[in-house]
Amino acid sequence: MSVTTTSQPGSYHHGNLRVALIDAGVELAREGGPDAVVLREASRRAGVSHNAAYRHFADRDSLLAAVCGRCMSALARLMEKRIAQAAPASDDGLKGARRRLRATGTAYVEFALTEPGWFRTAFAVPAELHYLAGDEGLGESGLGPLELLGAQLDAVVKAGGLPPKRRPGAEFTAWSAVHGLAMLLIDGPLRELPQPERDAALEHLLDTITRGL
Amino acid sequence: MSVTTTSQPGSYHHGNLRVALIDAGVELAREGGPDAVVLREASRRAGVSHNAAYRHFADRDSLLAAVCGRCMSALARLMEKRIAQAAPASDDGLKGARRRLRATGTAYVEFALTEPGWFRTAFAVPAELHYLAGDEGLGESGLGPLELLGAQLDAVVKAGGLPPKRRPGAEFTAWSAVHGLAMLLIDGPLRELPQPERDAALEHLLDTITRGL
DNA sequence: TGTACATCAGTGAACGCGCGTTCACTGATGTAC
DNA sequence: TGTACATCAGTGAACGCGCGTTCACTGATGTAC
Repeated sequence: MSVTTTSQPGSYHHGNLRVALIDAGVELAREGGPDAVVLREASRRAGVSHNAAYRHFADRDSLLAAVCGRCMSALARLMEKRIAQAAPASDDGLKGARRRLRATGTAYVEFALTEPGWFRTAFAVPAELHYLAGDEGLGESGLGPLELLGAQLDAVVKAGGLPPKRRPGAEFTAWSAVHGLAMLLIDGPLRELPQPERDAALEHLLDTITRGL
Repeated sequence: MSVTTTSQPGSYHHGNLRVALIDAGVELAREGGPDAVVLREASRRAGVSHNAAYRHFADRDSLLAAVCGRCMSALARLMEKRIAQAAPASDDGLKGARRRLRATGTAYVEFALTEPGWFRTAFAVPAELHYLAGDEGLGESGLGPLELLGAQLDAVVKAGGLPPKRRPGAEFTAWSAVHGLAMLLIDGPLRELPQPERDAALEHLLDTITRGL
């Protein structure tokens, strides 16, 4: 609450340094992934001496954790957006539910491919921290990526497209599949796969998972 | 060929420094992943001054690339081993083929969980390098992990367990699924999932993929 | 068989980099009286 | 309404770290004659 006040440009006190540092860190993450989230450069970009950051973060990992949360949120929000676009809200039948589930997966991969730095940072949680504690990493609906996926799966079950006994654990399988494809495409051996084959691989994967569930 | 001669302990010339450096690098990768593969420490462990490495590698990335190849080979070899154990060689029917395909996936995840440093290093190929060029990263059969997976899928098709029209692209889907699960389990948000649930997640995933293909 | 010499694999010292982190400090802010 | 003072958010300098990389060098090796 207090940290969301806007900064006062001319004042000696920055006024909003915590948020400014996270903003800078998010930009660094975008450009170079988690390793690029560096205290000195973030301070530089916030227009402040590099040790001022220690007034707002215990150490570099604390800043990284905050940036992680923002990246995870960005992923959740894109998923929400694509889910909403997939079918009109009025369509609460099986067809709509299936479309939304599929959009959940494509949005995930879309995010990874268009914002690889953010994607990698979202999953670079410092070991001891749970960014899902509190309201970090959530979308506008208050759900995180995994919960969004779960909600779409629930909707498909409710609409009769998936036997309830198949539901438990389904989110881990679906999540693993899109996560793995994203990783192989952005950093891994499929890095140089041409666009048409990328699209085909995603279609194939979503078809297979949908059929298998 | 020449680099496979054993070192002569007492001699001024190390005799086998290239291999010794890769060995050390592999050990570093095992302990700390790709970032831990560092020229100075590798030289230290090889018992040599840190700049001697430049007689054998153009730069740090060249060493890392060599280490990557070894990690990829280790993955391929574990997969080969588990495939061979999955069914007797005499069993060339559908049942054997299916068992071998499943073993391919479990071996992949087993490798990631038991040797996370190697696993992460295997996929940390320096951007411009193609470790699959030449005979880097292969198992004893001369196949890499992806080819091993492809071979098992082919065998299932041949045994009538998968319609040939479903075959193209199947290896990317199967690969993505196990790769994603491995990543989520070793570095990601599923890091703290207890063992029973890990096993269940893998079973669920393999079942779903098998059914969906 | 012996020797001069080119080659090559190492050594030791040094450079520059950017980082995280800590120290003593100073200027601005706001509050008690 | 004015003032003394505590608090707090910044500053500038410095430390130590480990790295990649380069330099001029030296000792061992092997080969031509």
